[in-house]
Formats: sequence, structure tokens, C-alpha cells
Amino acid sequence: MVAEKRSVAQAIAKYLGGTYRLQKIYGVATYYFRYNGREAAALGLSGHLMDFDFAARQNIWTWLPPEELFQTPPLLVARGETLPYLKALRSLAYKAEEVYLALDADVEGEAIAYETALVIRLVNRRAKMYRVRFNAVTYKDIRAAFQKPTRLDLKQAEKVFTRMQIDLTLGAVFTRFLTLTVKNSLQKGQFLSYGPCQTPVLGMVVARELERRNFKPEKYYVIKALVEIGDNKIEMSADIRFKTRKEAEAVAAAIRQGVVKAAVYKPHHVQPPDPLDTVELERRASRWLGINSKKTLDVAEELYRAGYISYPRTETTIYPPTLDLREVLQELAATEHGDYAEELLRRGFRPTRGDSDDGAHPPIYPTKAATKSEIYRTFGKAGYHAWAIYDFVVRHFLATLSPPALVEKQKIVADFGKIHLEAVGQKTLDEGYWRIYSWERQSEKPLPRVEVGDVARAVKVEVVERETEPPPQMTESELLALMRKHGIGTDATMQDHIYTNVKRGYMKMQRGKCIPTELGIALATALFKYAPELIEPTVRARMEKALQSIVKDGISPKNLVPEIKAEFEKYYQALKERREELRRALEAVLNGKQEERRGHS
DNA sequence: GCAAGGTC
Repeated sequence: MVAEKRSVAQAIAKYLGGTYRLQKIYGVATYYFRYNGREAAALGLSGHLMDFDFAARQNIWTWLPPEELFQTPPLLVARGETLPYLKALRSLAYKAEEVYLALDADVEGEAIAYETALVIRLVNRRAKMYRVRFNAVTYKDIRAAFQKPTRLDLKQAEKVFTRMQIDLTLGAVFTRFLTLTVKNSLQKGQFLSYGPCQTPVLGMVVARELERRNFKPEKYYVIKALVEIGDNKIEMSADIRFKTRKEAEAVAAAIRQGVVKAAVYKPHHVQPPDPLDTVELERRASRWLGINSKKTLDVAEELYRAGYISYPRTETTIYPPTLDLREVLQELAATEHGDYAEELLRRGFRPTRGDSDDGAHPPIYPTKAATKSEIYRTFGKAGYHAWAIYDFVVRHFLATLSPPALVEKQKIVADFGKIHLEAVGQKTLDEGYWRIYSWERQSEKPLPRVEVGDVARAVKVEVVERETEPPPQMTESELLALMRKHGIGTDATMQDHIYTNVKRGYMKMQRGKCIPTELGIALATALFKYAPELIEPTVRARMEKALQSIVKDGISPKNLVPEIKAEFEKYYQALKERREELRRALEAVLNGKQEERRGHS
């Protein structure tokens, strides 16, 4: 029984065998147990066993023109770091009668299952092979899956291998081309990379920065007034922007006495958040905890391995029916939020529900109670971040089971003849889930009670000069949302694509904001000019759709791969024709930078 | 030395 990760292998042993014996084979944890009267062994891999690479002679950048890589596809090869897993697999498979491929129930899992089958077939041609799929690592789901084994879905595996091949080919061709174009201006070991995910990410950040730089602020004028209604004085304003002060003042001069035309005090529910997926964890940690997405996922991984939270890479926002939420609440009774958890248990609760299920993992939720001091003890130097993320996961979980907040939305509109002035306010009636999830707490600015028909007297009227503002700098949270919208990367990799840009010197992260460097701006600008298809945010979605046709329409990769390559060869030629301009644009920045550095030293 | 996707 082969799982994608150790924790799942252990769960399989526990749920199918009850008791089990742990033994390391070539360092790989293997769980032995009895199942249906026979001896079984479950081991967990560490993701993919294989990868694509070009032949050695194609890996000498200066020797081979990059475009040659379009001609020969890279090969599927074993990964160096998976050697212990390969050995363990072979030694177990050698005498196996049946093999259960229990990898995650997603396309990557299908590909890894195929890789596993390849390895096993090298040493065992007779064993029966089954594919088992479960949507949650729970007793019920796992037992049901093993009672109804199915077969490998080769199309899904093919799709993944096609993506791996295309991404490497495109990445290598354009990375080498860019790097060789400015070879003399690069530092030792430096290179300029292109990737079908990283580059559109850079494109979105640079596009925003250029919008900001090209923004021409314009002055405009608004009217504000202090208005007396009954015994109350209320700040009101007109929802109109005037182009000139003169126009605004002409209207302002006419504001004297009016009448209340609308007075609305309407209760409104603010719903608690959906169950937590990876991207929302990253976005919220970036915004509210000041922890960037890469760090967040790193820390979440640690918390998961120590058993404190569930698997952190998930796109699911619906609690599976097999997850006992009551039990989780009982467990949380031993945390700092124990009173809150017990209150939910006593008063009853209904979980919120999002709209996606990745079919492989549940939403992120706490799996073990811990106090602050325990987390600090367990994680040592990383304690600060570990506690921040753990506490966030706990609070988010509790919030999803909590009642909504209740506010009163308030609005007063007064008619002054020529113009209407209005004021909006809000009063909190019931804090609901904000008690545990204060990041979403909305501030109160209550308005007094007035009634339609009340007389409104303007006590003070003023014209205020304002300026239109450029769009704000791109925040990491916003960028993640854009990536999700355009289908760039997966839950587990989005933060990687951001940080690849940082590593390459294309972009910096400062207090949750993405700030492109001059190099990033120069590269993106050139690509927008000479080969926009390489950098527009829609590239990845188009490619993903084409790849999906392998699964959906039975399109053969043999036809699809040459088609995609031909398309990108066109972009390559377009870029090559402008190589001199490209070189000049990039070198201007690269050389400028070096001089700057020299100047500093 | 290239990518993006798993995993620790």
C-alpha cells in the first residue's frame, strides 16, 4: 500500500490494521499490519518519484542554441533524492501479491501512482495493481476506498507528464535565451528566468507599478457640511465630485435649510468566514499577522507534522461529513479558547460552507489542542510564528462554527433643494464570531435617530479640495487572489511563484507589499512589448485548458505537445528578432546596478 | 544554472 506521504501511510495502517509495527526500510518508514487475514505493509512516499530532465549534452547552455530544446523532449528520470524510496519500494514489491496505489485523489496523485507502478513493474510483473481513492484520511473513507479498489486513470497521469514536459521545455528555452542575451552583464551564478507561472506573476506586479508611475493625479472638490437635525449635529457630505472649486462653491452657497428625505436603520448579518484553505490562510496571515505566504506555508507544514493542524495544502472549503466537528471542539477545550469552544458545544453550532472540494484534503483545522507555552516549547526559535499561525487556525475554525455578527446599517439623506447630503453609520448589535475573530471586527460609527420630515439646518458648509489617487501598491494578499482567479499555480505552489521572483531579483516584498525592482520592470516591459503572450496573466489558464483536454476529450499528448511548442516557437522568434533592443533594455539596468554597487563599496 | 508540481 503506497501513499503520497508518511502520515497517510500511517493512517492506512491504523484504520485497516488497528495495530501496526513500524520498521524503517532504507530509512523509509514502513507500517506492517494484518488486513483481511494477510500481511500488509504501507509506506509513504515524499511526492513525485520521477522528474523530467534533458540529456546531459543538452545541458551545456553555451553549446546548444536554446531553440534546439523545442526539438527533443526531456526524459522521465528518477530523482536523485528519491533513491531510498525507490529501494524501499523495490524490496517490498518484490514479494507482493497485490499492490494498492493509495496516492492522493487528485491528478498529481494519479501521476505519482503511475510512477510507482513503473518502479514496481521492474521487479514484479505478476502483482495485481489497484488504485484506491479516498477524499479524507478518516476511518470511514479509507476503509470504504479499500473495499472498492479501482484502476489507474492513465489520462490524468498523462496530463501531468505533459505539463511537466512543456513547463521544463518552455522554462529552459526562454531562461537560457534571456540569460545568454545579457551574459556579459550578469554576476557569476546569476541568470534570468522565465516560467509560465512566475512570469505572469511578475507581469501583474509590474503592470500595477507602471499604472502607478504613469498616474496623473487630478484635483476635485467635494462639499462637506455640519448639519443640525433636532438636537443632533451630524457630519454630512455630497456624493458628487466637482471639477472646479467655483462650481462646488456655487452649490455650497445654496445649502441652508433642508429636510430629511430618508432615515434608514437596517439590521444586517455579517457572516463568518468559510472553512480555511491554503490560499486564504496565506492571504489572511499576510494581511493580519504580517507573515508572508512562504513563511506561513513553511510554519503550517511544521505544525502539521507535529500533529497540531490538518494537512495545510488544500483547496477544500467544505468540512467533510466524516469529520466530527463536535470532537474537534471537545479537543479545543484544553486551549486558551476552551471557554469559547465549550460555549459553542453548549449552545449548538452550524458550520459555514464554501464551494470547493479538491477531492483529496479537508479544510485546514486544528487536530490537537495546545497552549501558547506548549507551542513555544515545541518549536523553540520558531515559536513566535508557530503560535501565531496555530492560534489563527484555531480561531478561524471556531469562527466557522460561530453565529454571524449583527450590525445596524444606518443612512440619513437630507434634501437641500439643489443637492442631497448624506451620512452613513453603523452600530454593532451582536458581536457574534468577531469575539473570536477580531480581525474582521468592523468599527462602529453610529448615527443618531432622526426621522423622515425632520428639519435639517446646515450649520457649517465647506468645500474641500481632494486629489485622485493612483491605485495602491499590489499587496501579497491581492496578488494571491489574482493568481487564484487566473489559475496560476496551485494551492501548494502559489507562494513559490512569488518567491521565485524575489530570488531572481525581479521583485521585493516589503510589509506585505510586492515591489518590482528595476530589473523586474525592464524584463516585464520588454516581454509586454515583444512577446506579450509570455507574460499576460491568461497564458497559464489557456495552457491548463489545453492540458485538461487530454483528460476530458481524450486528446493525445502526441498531438498536443507539438501544437503548444509550435505556438511558443513563434513567440521565441518574435523575441529573437528584437534581441538587440532586449539586450539594451536589460543591460541598462544590470550595468547601472553594478555601478551603484561599486559606488557603495 | 532552466519550470512547476508533489513532499519533508
